[in-house]
Order: sequence, then structure tokens, then C-alpha cells
Amino acid sequence: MTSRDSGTRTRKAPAERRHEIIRAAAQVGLAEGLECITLRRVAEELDVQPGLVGHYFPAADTLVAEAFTSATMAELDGLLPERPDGPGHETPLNTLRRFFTLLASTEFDNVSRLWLNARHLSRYRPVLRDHVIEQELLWCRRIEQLITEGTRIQVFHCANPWATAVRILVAIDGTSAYINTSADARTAPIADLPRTTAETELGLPPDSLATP
Amino acid sequence: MTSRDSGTRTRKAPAERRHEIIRAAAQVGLAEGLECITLRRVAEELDVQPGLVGHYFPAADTLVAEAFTSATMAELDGLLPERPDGPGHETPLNTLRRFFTLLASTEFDNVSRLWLNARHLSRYRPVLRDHVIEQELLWCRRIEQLITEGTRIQVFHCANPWATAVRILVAIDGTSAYINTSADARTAPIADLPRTTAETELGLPPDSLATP
DNA sequence: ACCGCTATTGGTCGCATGGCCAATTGCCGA
DNA sequence: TCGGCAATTGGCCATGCGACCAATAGCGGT
Repeated sequence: MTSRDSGTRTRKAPAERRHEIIRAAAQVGLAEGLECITLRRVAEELDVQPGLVGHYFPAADTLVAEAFTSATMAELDGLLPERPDGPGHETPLNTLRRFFTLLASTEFDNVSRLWLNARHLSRYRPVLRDHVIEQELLWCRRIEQLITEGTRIQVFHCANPWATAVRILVAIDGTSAYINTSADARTAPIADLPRTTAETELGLPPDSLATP
Repeated sequence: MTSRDSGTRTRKAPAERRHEIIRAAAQVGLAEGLECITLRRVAEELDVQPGLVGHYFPAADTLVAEAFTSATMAELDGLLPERPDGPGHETPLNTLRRFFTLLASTEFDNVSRLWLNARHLSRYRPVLRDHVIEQELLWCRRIEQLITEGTRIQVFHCANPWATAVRILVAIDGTSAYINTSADARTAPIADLPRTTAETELGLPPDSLATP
């Protein structure tokens, strides 16, 4: 059986339990949608009573927002690892190449769905909205940082790294906006629009960011 | 008082009533979101009992889907009036200029929200998804038609009208994806990205599609 | 003028949600 | 070892949802 015996309890340190709840909520949000992050659903995931989740998050909105941040933060670190101050082991070109490769894989589909989900839900949930805005800026800054580094060592050619980062993200978000409603006639022509956009924006030869 | 006396009824022809319900639902969806299209909310809008709406739409999903189609269909006709077969009174350049002008106005904000809303909700509602896909194709075809016409009379230069239309829509949808979460630092650089994208794609001089 | 069809009313039901709270019990420190 | 703090349980309530239905009354056709 998957559920623990009723009546038995596992008592944990508040900080640990809280983190555990956020992680479970992020899992649910990523796999099923942020609307499915309910006290009961998360409690079930952790094999715990709903009241406990409510105890740690008196306002459910907060849990949804923190779950979103947790999920996107982890995803960003997998996609674009934060670069050490000194010269890293990866060239900006390779990092960006890896980035677009991962972006195009089906592994990223649930992340696209999550962003779409969060951007819509932000209409109704102020707390979530703040977290989404923060993550949008974070992703943008991470890309800007990479562009700035690549421009410094003359691999990229770019006058305004921030504006370029924003435009690349528009291509990414615009393309992934159709994740739930794709018609082949429309998705085929834009399969690698984000990558080609980046190549143009950064003054790179065509396909130089394509998967080897 | 705004609500009619309880007990009095207004009996209408089924087709008329049905259309009236869809119109009211579209209004609610556009102003408050598709999730707010509930039997009760629409009934309230029409000053009618919830059961009546349920009678015309035994499955609520259908009402949401038809409301979305009604709203976007009307919006498209306002944005890009269908062109008569022969030479119309508007040049393709002027039509496209008007299109981007309206797109940039705040009147369009609720339409952006509606599309974002619908694309996310399509994850859970198959009936809505079908309608969204159909509208996406309709909008795309309408733009393609305009590009084809402009290319024919040498105003635009474009090798593949369909692919170009798709790419312009990516720019539009990508930009409007941030409608609920805009941070100035990110929205400022892309304020007229859709328009400049179209100018580039169609081989037009910069700002030739800008509002006069 | 009135009669019958049916559009409309005005409820009920079951279900899911968030929020709340007293009782219980696991676990750590004295 | 044992007492007490607090993490956890296990329930409760109000609200809003879609679905369903018998009873009613408006209105067109005879």
C-alpha cells in the first residue's frame, strides 16, 4: 500500500516540512497545473492530512506562488547554470547551444505549460504575479549575463544585451504559447524560431547554435 | 433596481436566446476571464435563472468554447476586416498599419488576456482547445491573405506568406504573453516588436507600418 | 379567445475548495 | 526517565460549482 497507516505521525522540523511541502507543490504544479495545487492534493502527495498543509500555508496563494518559484528556479539552473565570476569551463557559445537544445526537447514541454499557466493565473493572484515577475527578470538577467560575456570576448556581436535578451525571450515565450493548442501547420514553421532569432540577434552565422 | 421582478418571465425563441447567452458569456469571458463563465454568472448577466443557461448548454464546456469563438471572431473582424474578392478600398499597407495601431492600443489588452486565458485553459478543456486551434488558424489565414495580396501588387516582398504570418503572430503572442505580469524593464524594449518584426519580414522600410 | 406546447422557473443534490480549530501525540530537553 | 511544547491529526463549516428535474406560465397557432 502507498498510504501510511492512519494514526501514525512523523514529526519533522518546521523548516524541513515547509520545504518538503513546497517541493511537493512544485511537482504537482509542473505535472498537473497550478490550479491543482490544493491543500488536499499536496497533502495526498506527502501522505499527510490536509490541515497540516493549511497550517504551514494559512493562505493557499502563498503556496502556489512559492511552488512556482521553486520549480522555475530549479529549471533555470538546469538550463543556464549560473556562471562563476572568473572564466568558466564552458564557452558562452556552448552554453547557449546547450540551452536551445534543451529548450527544443520534449522535457521542456511541462515548463512551457507552467509559464503559460502562471502568466494567466497572475491575473487573479497578486502574490503569484509578484513571483512570476521576479522569475521573468531573473531568467532575463541570466541570459543578459551570458550575452554580455560572449560580447566581451567577441563571440557575439550585440549593442544592447538587455534588449536582446528580452527579444530572445519573446521568441521563446511566443513559440511556447501554443504548447496546448498546436496545429502542425502552425508549429512546423516555427520549430526553431527561438534559435534562429538568437543567431540573428547575436550576429552569428546560421545554425551556429543548432545541436551538433 | 437592476434585476427584474421575480416571477415574471420573458419567453424568447430558442435560437435568439441561445445567441443571447453566448454573447453574454463572451462579454464575461472578455472582461473577467473564461473561468468566470459559469451558469450562475451568465444567468445573472442576463437577469435569468441559472437553470435556463444549463438548459441551453447541458455541458458548460461548450458554452465557454462558443463564447471564446464569438469574442475572437468579432475581434478579428474589427482588426482585419475580411477583404472582398476584387480590389478593396483599402490598400494592404493601410490595413496592416491600422492593424498594428489597434494592436498597440489598450483596447486590445483584454483580448490579449483572453488569448492567454484560452491557451492555458485548453490544457484541461478539449472542446475549448478545438475552438482555439480553429481561431488560431483563422487569424493566421487572414494575415496570410493580406500578405499574399500585398506581395502580389509588389508592396510587400515575401517568399512564404504562410510562414511569415506565423512568425508575425509569434511576435504578437510573445509580446502579449506578459499582459498580466509586465515589468517596465522588460516591456519597454518590446513595445513595438510585433510591428518592426512585420516590417522586416515583409521587406518594408523601418516605421512604414507605424501610426502616422 | 383560449389552448397546448415548451421556454423558464426555482429549487435540490453531490462534490470540491479554503479556512478554521480542538484534541492528540511524537519528540526533545531537563 | 518523564514532562511539556508544538507538530500533526481529523474533523467542521461556508461557499461555489455543474447537473438535474418537476412545476409553472408565456405566447403562438387554431
